[in-house]
Amino acid sequence: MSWAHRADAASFLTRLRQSPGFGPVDLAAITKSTADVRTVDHHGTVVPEGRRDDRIHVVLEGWAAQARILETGSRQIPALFIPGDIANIDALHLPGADYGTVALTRCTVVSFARDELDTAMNLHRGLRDAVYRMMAVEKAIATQWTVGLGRRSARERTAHLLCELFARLHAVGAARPGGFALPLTQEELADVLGLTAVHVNRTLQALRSVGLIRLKDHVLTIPDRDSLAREGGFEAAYLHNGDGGAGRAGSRPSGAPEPARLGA
Amino acid sequence: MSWAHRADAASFLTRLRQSPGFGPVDLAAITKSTADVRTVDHHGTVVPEGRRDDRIHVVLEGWAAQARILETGSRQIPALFIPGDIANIDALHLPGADYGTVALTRCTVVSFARDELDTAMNLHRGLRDAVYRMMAVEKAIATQWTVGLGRRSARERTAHLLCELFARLHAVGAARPGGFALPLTQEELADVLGLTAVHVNRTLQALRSVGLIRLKDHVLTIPDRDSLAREGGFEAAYLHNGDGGAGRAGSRPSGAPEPARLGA
DNA sequence: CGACACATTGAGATTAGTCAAAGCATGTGG
DNA sequence: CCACATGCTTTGACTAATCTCAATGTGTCG
Repeated sequence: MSWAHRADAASFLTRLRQSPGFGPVDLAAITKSTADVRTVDHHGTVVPEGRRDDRIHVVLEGWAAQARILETGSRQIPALFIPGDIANIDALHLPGADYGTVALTRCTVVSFARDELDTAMNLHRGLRDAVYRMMAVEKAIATQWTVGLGRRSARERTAHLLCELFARLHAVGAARPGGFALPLTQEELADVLGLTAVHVNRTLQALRSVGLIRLKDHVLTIPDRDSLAREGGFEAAYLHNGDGGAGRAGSRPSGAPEPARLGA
Repeated sequence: MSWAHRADAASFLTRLRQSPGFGPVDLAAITKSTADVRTVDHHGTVVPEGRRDDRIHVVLEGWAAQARILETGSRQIPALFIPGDIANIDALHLPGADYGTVALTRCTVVSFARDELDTAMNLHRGLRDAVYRMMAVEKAIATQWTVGLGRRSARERTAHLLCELFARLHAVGAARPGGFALPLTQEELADVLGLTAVHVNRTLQALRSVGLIRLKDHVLTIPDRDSLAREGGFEAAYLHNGDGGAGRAGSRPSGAPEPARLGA
């Protein structure tokens, strides 16, 4: 049975479907690709650092992070991967990964041979567009993080990140209406936000104390998403995700998850 | 006569040629595309912000910057474009640009209709790969900036940026062996580096005082590139640029500029 | 009961920001 | 040639955000 029949494959298929031209033929192309599904333990390696890994890795379940450790020993996480994200999309065009990607939780990962995915993308326009669209969105996210690290305060940055994560998780059906499971430790959050763990702790307390968030045992609750978004200057457009779950009324918004169907 | 015969088109063609599979047919495809060349004045708009600009804009000459102004009025520049860079490559897959791009100097810009470029890229594998390769490199640069803003000091960040700019300029033949023309004001540098202009001033003075750089009248001189790279923790690999001009001996390194030839 | 991983708290140090003024070219009009 | 405006750089004094170091708390697990 194809990897695509796994329940957790829905996250990736949902992401691909966000691309307007992604149709049944494209779905079949990716579905029929030979793929290797594996479980990566917490702290395990999702994408090895350095040259020559000829596979493209997609996180189906769990969280992973691109990580760079500097000479000083400090670490920066320039990208977070949640279910449905392609962890080394750059490897389609650049030899090897600049940084490694590690699992922040136990993860399920599918890997495709680069050349086979490349062939499928060449044959199927919709698949190609969907993958490059994901690459463009990842780039837009990196740009946002750059803006945040350059010009936003610790508090704004934190609020912004939490809003972004909600929207991304919501788009693949991994958020509840009022929040989501946030598996990161404060130290990992610090490495994302360019802060120290101590300061993350104080920042989270500040957000809690004014009621913008609740966070306990790695469960984040956002009482009022609009307020938190205002605090962080968050505008969801860059995620190209539908409305990021902002819609309160009406039927399922376009960005919202739908069950993965493999047929047409 | 085609836009590609302009002397300044060499920067863009050089970049495309860095992609291994880019051949004469691909060159012809891009060369024959209808394109609109224009001059953008200092502070003028290279890519308008917001929805619906159906053109892809390439900087042939001059410097431009993607710019985002926050609610507080502060500005962050998450990307710099030098000759040969595609200023809105994301527009191939996402509707409209998240941010505008402004000219930091008088610029020459070629613009292609998105659909026409898209068609050419669909027909020509080498062109497609070359463009997406550029996109991947832009993404890698954004990642580097994120790391720098998150975990490097003002001084390291500044050194790193100057090294990066040297390598990028060198790759398109826009650097002299010992430095390059740096048209940015200290305020613009501050918006790139996530600092204030005052602090940039002091940081530059610090780098000057230890002899790592000389900078006067917008001409930057780097007496010893290795030292500056060490100061900023700069490693050129992420630019995928050949050796970034590091080579001292031997013939022209692969990343170095060569005259633009239009024929095979 | 440790051992461990993570969260929390306190106190002092440092980096970078803020505000304000002065210096220094360059260009313009008279 | 001067008077003045403009845009950028430089300097000084003070403030604020964030880091550092070190300790304590808390829950889970064997």
